[in-house]
Amino acid sequence: MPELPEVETIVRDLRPALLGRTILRATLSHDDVLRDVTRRRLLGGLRGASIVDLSRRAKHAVLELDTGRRLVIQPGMSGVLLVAGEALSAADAKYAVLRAALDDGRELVYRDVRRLGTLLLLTEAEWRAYDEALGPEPLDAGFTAERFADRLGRSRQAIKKVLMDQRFVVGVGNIYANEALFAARIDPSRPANSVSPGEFAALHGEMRRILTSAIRSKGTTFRDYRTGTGAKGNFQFELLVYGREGEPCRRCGTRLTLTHLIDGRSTVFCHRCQH
DNA sequence: ACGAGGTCCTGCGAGC
DNA sequence: TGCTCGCAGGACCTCG
Repeated sequence: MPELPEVETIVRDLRPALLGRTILRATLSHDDVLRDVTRRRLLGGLRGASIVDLSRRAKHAVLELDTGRRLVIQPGMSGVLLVAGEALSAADAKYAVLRAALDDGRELVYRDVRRLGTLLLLTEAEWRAYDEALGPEPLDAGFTAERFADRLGRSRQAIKKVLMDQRFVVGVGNIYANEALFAARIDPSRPANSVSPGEFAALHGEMRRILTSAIRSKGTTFRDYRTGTGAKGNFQFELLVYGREGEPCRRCGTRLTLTHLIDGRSTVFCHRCQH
């Protein structure tokens, strides 16, 4: 669910409440969010650890502990983080997967309705390998249009699929891929190696503009996503194509097309504006 | 090695 | 009203 702007929003909202806090104890409701770690190792690794930092990498939240380990939270489609000062709401309690009691009486909660999310507890070396396997951050100052074109332009895969491939560039998921391709007027189904340098420059600019704007709006809320303060985001009101299939294109009035033929994900575009 | 497609989950809305 | 089906902000894995 959450893409870069949503995770960035959550991390910014929660960082002040978490820095310096110690985790007294933690509980896990389901094991199916674990992959490379056992429940015992995860909970043992959290107990007594202090939180040194909370940051974002790609679409993931990273809790750095004073033990040198990092708790990496991949929210998947429906995961969110919150810090609760009081009893959880019924819905929060029902879908809470990880609950970590903090030394100030509050509680850090990972809530995930579908539990497609994943929790990882990584050593320093494991973190380095994890980080290196991910592509560059799209909003980094050094991530130029040239680097973008060079990374993505070698593939014969559809440009939309490549844009969402976290090995090439991180943080862009289905919503923002649709929006960026519309803004750059590029047909999502075109092979990436057919996209010209000028088109890559436009896509690079639009992707960064849209991600930045979405962070300013605190993300896009369709269903599960909430900011770190529990509010809905506002970028859903600024979407030009995602969720608007059958409605008129904002630029030319043509009815927007929906297809699932690219990577099995819903793709909405204007067949007249995007080539 | 690459690309297509399935898999993990639950909830919700559409259609019958 | 009560079903069944398809789809949903992601990531990983297995086929051919």
